[in-house]
Amino acid sequence: MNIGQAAEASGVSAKMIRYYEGIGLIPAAARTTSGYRSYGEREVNILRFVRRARDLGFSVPTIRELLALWQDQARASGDVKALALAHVGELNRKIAEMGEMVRTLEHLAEACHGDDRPDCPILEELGKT
Amino acid sequence: MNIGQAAEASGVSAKMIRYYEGIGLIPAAARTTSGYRSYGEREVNILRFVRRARDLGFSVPTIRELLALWQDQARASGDVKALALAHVGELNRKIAEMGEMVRTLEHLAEACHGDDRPDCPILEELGKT
DNA sequence: CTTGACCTTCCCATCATGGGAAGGTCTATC
DNA sequence: GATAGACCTTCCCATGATGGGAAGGTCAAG
Repeated sequence: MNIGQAAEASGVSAKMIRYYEGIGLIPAAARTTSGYRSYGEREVNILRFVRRARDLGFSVPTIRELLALWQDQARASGDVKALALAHVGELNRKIAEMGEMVRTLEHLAEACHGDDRPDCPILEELGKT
Repeated sequence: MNIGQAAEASGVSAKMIRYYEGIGLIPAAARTTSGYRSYGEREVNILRFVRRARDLGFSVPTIRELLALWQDQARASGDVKALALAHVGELNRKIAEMGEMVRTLEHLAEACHGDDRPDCPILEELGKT
């Protein structure tokens, strides 16, 4: 399977497959005599794993750990769970932060006429000295 | 006031002040005869405005609009409100997306023993073909 | 044998931010 | 006045994950 088909099958773009290989996240693909990268089921599964983890918002460094654990027959599930829960904590922090922004903005917008008059508490707040 | 003091007073790093000037987000600062950038109250207020908007998660392009509106005496508050609410919508979209990730991860983690045994639904899910 | 789709590597851009080098300036102290 | 150290200047590089695109090689179908 060439890189294009692997991309299609895994949902990871060819560009990103080369990138992941470049940074050593995935092992270097086998090459045909003419230099084309060659992929099999196993490689596509790895790519799919990576894509799923990215979809869940895991960073590349964390996916590196997850991949190692995935391929480690002797892994402890506690290690995986810890990574997942750490990520949950991180996500929740960001969610809270954005929620704070939303609350502030909604509060400001509520106080803003939103018509043709120039008065606007949003700008006044931003411009406070 | 030199750039260091302006950075201190506004909460925007000297690096970023130069950057904002470079991309035209803020007007180019006056210079002393020796070439040092020089800032007054007015400039610091602009910087503070930018920092507050960044703290609320506005992108630089949006801040550009907000700044123009801020300095436009004839602005319509509706314009500002629309920008703010569009940003709120965007934030809420991201929040929902992350919340979805959290739910998925928590669900997976719940099913994971989290002990020394290797079985882990998190990895199984990620590795699904 | 040509055409078009695919592959290769390499470079560039994003966005907001920081690091650091090389060199000029200012101020306080000796 | 000289010197030290803190500050300033510009310029280049790096980040993280991704895409765009150029120049050139390969493959399969017609």
